[in-house]
Amino acid sequence: MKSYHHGNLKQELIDCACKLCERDGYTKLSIRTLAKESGVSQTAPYRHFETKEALYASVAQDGFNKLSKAIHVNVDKKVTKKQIIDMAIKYIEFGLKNANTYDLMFGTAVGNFAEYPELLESANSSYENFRSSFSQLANDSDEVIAFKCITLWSMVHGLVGILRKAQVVADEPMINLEAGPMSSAILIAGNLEDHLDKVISGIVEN
Amino acid sequence: MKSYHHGNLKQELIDCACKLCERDGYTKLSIRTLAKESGVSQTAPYRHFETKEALYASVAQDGFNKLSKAIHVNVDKKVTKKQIIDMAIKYIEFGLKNANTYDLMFGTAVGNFAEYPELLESANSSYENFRSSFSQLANDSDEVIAFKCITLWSMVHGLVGILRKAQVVADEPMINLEAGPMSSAILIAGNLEDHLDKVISGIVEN
DNA sequence: TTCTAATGTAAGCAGTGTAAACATTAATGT
DNA sequence: ACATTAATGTTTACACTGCTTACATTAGAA
Repeated sequence: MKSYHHGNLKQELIDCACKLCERDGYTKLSIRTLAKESGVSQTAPYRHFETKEALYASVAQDGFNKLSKAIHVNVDKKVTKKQIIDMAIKYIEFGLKNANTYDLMFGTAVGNFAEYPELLESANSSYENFRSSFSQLANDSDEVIAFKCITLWSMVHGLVGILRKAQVVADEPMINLEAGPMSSAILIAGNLEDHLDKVISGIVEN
Repeated sequence: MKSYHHGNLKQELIDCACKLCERDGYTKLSIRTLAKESGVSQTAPYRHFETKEALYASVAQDGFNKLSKAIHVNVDKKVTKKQIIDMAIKYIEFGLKNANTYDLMFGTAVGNFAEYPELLESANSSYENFRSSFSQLANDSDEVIAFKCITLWSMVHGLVGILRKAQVVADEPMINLEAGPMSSAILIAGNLEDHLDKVISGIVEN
């Protein structure tokens, strides 16, 4: 005997949307199937999400929260270069293993983060995570910290994109599926740690 | 008195799709409106594009061709660091000024380039453009060339993504519209040339 | 207990990608 | 020159989508 009111619909929709978005890509997600999954009428989700974009925003927010956890390093003590490299690797792994969610976080499906304050908050918090690690790396000015931070972020963010286009499988040892554009990216993928060591050394030491 | 056969429909569809994709974003493009625009029945485009994805592939291909032109440097003579920096700036400008097309080129709307040989060709050619510039920069081994190449490509590719998320307007002097996530990226945007000089020097000189 | 706001449902609109059956015409082979 | 075939166009229709509007139920505040 199920009651007229669901009781926890919003969260259940978000959880389900996260799963389906990551599994099939967000373009395949329909509000109707999502509603069906929760055993609720096809318009019920609109009581919790004004538009589909608002739902995407929630999924993206969840993604940023998970990213923050994935790349977190303890900044009580001084941070080492090795830790920064580790953070970069964790970031790239996150981007490759959660590719569909990552698209939602950094693509254009959610147009303006400012319309979703909670999403904005989570996104800023992810960046702050990144930034605070650099602030504990050396005695740099804010400007230099920002430089190093943006340089590395754009580096890893770019690598995620390039590696995906280079037709590389992320889990397990990386494998070249098919020699596509930028196939030499696979050289890097096979030695991601070495590659990042070189690049990050260049960023960090000067 | 218009004839039953259009005569040049395929190219007209592509041209129109390129325009509309860039103006409104590829998600807003519908095959039906595209057909209407060319004064043809709503299913006529299917004689030239098996699926919507195939149409996207053509738009993306056009994008890669334009990118190749935009970043092209003369590789007859030796290439200088300044030319590399210039190429990087041109790349970033292209990504920001043709943001919607860029999404089609590097996003997931076209899943597997290998299904569209002409697209694959154009994409590879863009990369080759990039690569050959580096090969004329110094007497490096293929491996080192690949390293520098991928490093810079992921750098600029990442910057395009980050700068867009940082709510930055590309044409005119870059302006911070709204303090969003990664708002310190704006520091870089205001001094893109300086920034790239620093980063590229790190990549090139060692 | 009553009233109201929150949360659910039912029905329906306008728009989508695309498949199937058919019409017209350009190209081709004899 | 003419018949045949392949290319390219149209019509109709299906299943699906996001979202709106009007209405039903119920939880919680007054």
